[in-house]
Amino acid sequence: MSDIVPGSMSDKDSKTYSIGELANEFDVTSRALRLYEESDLLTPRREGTKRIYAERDRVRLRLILRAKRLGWSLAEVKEIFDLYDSSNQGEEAQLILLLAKLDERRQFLQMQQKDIEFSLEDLENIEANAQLALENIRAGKKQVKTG
Amino acid sequence: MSDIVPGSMSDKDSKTYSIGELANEFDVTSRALRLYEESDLLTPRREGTKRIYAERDRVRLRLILRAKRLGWSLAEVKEIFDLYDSSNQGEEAQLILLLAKLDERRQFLQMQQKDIEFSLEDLENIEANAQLALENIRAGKKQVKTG
DNA sequence: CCTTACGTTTACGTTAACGTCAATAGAGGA
DNA sequence: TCCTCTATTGACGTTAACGTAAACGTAAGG
Repeated sequence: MSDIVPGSMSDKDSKTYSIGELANEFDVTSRALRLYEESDLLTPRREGTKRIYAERDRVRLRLILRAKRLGWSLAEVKEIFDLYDSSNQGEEAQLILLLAKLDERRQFLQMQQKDIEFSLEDLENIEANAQLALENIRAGKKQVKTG
Repeated sequence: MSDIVPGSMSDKDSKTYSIGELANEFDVTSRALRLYEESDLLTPRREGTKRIYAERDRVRLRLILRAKRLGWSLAEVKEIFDLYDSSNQGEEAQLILLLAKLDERRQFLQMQQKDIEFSLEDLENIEANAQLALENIRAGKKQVKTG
């Protein structure tokens, strides 16, 4: 198991990527990739001076960007990565800590789910109102704001 | 209609709040509240030099904090507030713009929903693994990582 | 009258997450 | 050989979202 969420790696995970390729594929700058490396989120090997990214890095990059869309900081992402990695050593204390942190994260994710639901409702209400107003305008009527 | 998502305001929306009260209730600092005001997200009236927040501000503060949990910037929140407010004037162009922006937001929210679903799945997988490892340790066995 | 609590403005400090050069280097093609 | 592409390491700049004093005002209570 070489990364977060196993997913049965086939014998050859050996495809590699240059920094430009990854940057292009995920629409981030190479500066960002270097920053993620400096933050210990990615660990490309070197070929001379060039960075060579393995599939593992690609997977993690995907996770990083997903986390960012949810508002996580890089430090928070690292915390999870570290805990995940440490879970391989299977010390009881580490595992318990991991489980606690996972629970914490899950709770926050669930709160965000609620937040999104409410937000979507709000958007729909506003949109319905706007649609109505628009129709009224187009029908040449004056709008009669919310009786 | 005095704020985002009408919600039939009862005759007296007249309850007011000091900066300290609001800060306490929502667990933010007064500094933050002043910043939100400076960013035109809150508009308390003044009594002498003191800020007096109305229910409208309370509602908006709730929205602000919800948006922040979803990773929005204050500028993004303001954009939505502004568009909502402008929708009261019902100019066709404004309404169309509003609808477009709403759609944009909805799409992002839906992407975030997906992100959360995947994240929760990941967490559950990791947790299951950790639970297993923990049970093995407690049973005195050596862990046999993923068959 | 003095203290305490709460509030105000002004302003500098801080952290995160990059952006943006500049100077340099190797690899490959015309 | 020269040029272009892609990459590298500094290193300084920038923006957002506050934190953190400092210096002051005001109203209530003992």
